[in-house]
Amino acid sequence: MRVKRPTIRDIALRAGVSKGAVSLALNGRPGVSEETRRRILGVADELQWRPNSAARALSAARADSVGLVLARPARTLGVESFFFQLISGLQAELSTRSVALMFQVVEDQAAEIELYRRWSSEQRVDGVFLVDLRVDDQRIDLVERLRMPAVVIGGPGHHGGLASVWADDAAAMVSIIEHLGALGHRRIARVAGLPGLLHTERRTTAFHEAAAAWGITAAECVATDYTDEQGASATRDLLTGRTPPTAIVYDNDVMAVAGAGVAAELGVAVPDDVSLVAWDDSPLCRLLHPPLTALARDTFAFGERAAKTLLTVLDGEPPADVEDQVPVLVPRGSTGPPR
Amino acid sequence: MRVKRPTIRDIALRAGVSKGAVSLALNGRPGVSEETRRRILGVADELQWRPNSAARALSAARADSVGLVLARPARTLGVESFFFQLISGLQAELSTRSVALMFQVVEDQAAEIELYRRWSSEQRVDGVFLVDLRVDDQRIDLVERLRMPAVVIGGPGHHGGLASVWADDAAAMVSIIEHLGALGHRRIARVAGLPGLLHTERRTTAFHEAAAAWGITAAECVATDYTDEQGASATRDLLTGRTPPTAIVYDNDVMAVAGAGVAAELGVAVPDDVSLVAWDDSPLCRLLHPPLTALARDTFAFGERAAKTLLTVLDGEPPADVEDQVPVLVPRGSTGPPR
DNA sequence: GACCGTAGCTAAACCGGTATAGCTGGAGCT
DNA sequence: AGCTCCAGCTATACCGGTTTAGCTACGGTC
Repeated sequence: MRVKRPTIRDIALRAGVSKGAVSLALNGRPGVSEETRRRILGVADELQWRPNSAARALSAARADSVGLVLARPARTLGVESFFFQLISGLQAELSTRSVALMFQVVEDQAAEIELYRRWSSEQRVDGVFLVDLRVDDQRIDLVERLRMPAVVIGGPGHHGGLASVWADDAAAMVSIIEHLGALGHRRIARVAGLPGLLHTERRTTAFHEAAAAWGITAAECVATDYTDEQGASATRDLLTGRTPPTAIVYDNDVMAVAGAGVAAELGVAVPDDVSLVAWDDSPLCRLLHPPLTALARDTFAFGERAAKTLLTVLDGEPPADVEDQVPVLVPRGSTGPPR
Repeated sequence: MRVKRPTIRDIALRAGVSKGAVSLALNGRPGVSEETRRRILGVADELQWRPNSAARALSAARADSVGLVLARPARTLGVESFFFQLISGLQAELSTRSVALMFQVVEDQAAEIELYRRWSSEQRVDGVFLVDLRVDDQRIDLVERLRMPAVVIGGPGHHGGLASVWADDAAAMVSIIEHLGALGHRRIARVAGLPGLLHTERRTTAFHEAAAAWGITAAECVATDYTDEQGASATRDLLTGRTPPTAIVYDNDVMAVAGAGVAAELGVAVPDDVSLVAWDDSPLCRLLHPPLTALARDTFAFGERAAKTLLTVLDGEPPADVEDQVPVLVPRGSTGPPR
């Protein structure tokens, strides 16, 4: 048997006013005198009243929660700190407005889409964050049709009429190539992430352009699924090829660590024989020996910004396009001049 | 303007029956004929009806969601795959019953407790999972007072009247010590996790008992906060001490990796000079060179089991005490006979 | 003194479901 | 024939908020 919680009816009875007056008072809206408001707030406090979220959601047609879906097979995530940091940042901001985050991990995009439909029709969330955007992503169109407020995280702006929060991956890539180019590298390879993802494509374009600008002709990209296995095997292929690169750029930290393991196993010295750079910094990168040069970004702050943006959209403001700081390259022991 | 969703009223109108009949039909309860039920379901399908979660929650006094709170400063999590795997497992099971998971990361236990109070009074969740149990944990008492159904994850049974799902850490520790003892190690150290945590204490007790059983007298434990920094510095202290251990057992994978980094930096060979064992397996452990011997458990399945247990509690069954499989030690290159 | 405007409140409808008391008609029993 | 019983339904209250129409008292205006 659940403990009986006080309702606004109880407050009304106790304060000798009507339910309506209580509602007005508690929500800080005009229509009650200052004196009555104080009395009502006093009683509410005394009874330790809290709004029943279901009742409020039903009558106000708000769920006071927003959603985030991650469409990745369970086993491919777990090592990347990115999402945990992001979620922490999102919640830090959302909690200031008592908005809850519904976080769900699903197997694939079909399941993700089905989930948006369900959330929409059940009115479980007021809005969603979209991550891991793909080229011609179906979700953009879907959430617009469902009229579901949304913020695209990581996309470079202008997805239909949706708001977005993003970092300039191209500029970041340029800073990596500049770092390696200045060290004297002329054969650079990249172990890229999932080919379909928008940010992968943008990085690929930037990679080739920046390489060309430095007169680097051997600038190969290998596609992977972000897992350590594929990161390792891609590294093995590169290092045992006919003309191995003198530097490798990885699209995430996990693959970079895997690559470092392969190099050690093959007896290829880091950074003398090959320099390694990780996209996304994490304890992982710092732990390794030698520590990995990595592209660091403040993912927590990024999450806060994304949440703030979604909240303004929910307030009815026109969707904004927020650019985050450019990630900063942190040089460490894994990069040096080629032998 | 939100798209107008069909309600059971619309279905009732269209099917020529009352709202009550529609409710009965949609919930598969007796009270309507098979023929009418089919007609109603047909109309519901046609209109693509879905229940409004707020309305259902309000009248049925169920939220159809359960909560999980992680009380750790944002920066100390992120590398451990444990929680991601756990969450995936929880959701896999919960989604079979369309129960949502409210997942929240907070700074400390005070914030966690405040959150339970809020969830309870707002009736946002039907139950919660408790993780990272401490000795004399305040939360046990709190959720019982709030009459909030709960499952303790990782505790060794019997927390007030709460259900629990746990693995036998003591047996697992014995298997580690046996492995090291059989290899010939007689000076074993342990880099432990947070001292206040229940499972840390249980592991410590088991560590000392098992060591004593093998005639290992030098069995030191160093307390840490689970971060890579403390794992690294503890390792440095141990390896540069007067009589360094020939084997080190770490309470999580992150610290073990950090320890391996320190060993490499100090020129201490693994496993010849020191053997390393990680509690919790992850890609991280496999990636390293040499790969880490690790204690593997199926965290995904563990999560599924925990969710199943909470669902039975919500169904009104008496709280059960479920023991998970004993984690299995996976020997890899980081352990070998001492020099 | 009649009229108007408004601050401050009440009463009641409403959101979309679930639960329950009550109604109806036909089968079964005596 | 008269009775009970029950399946199958309807009508309505209810969950706990928000919203709106309307009422009342009071001050100001002409």
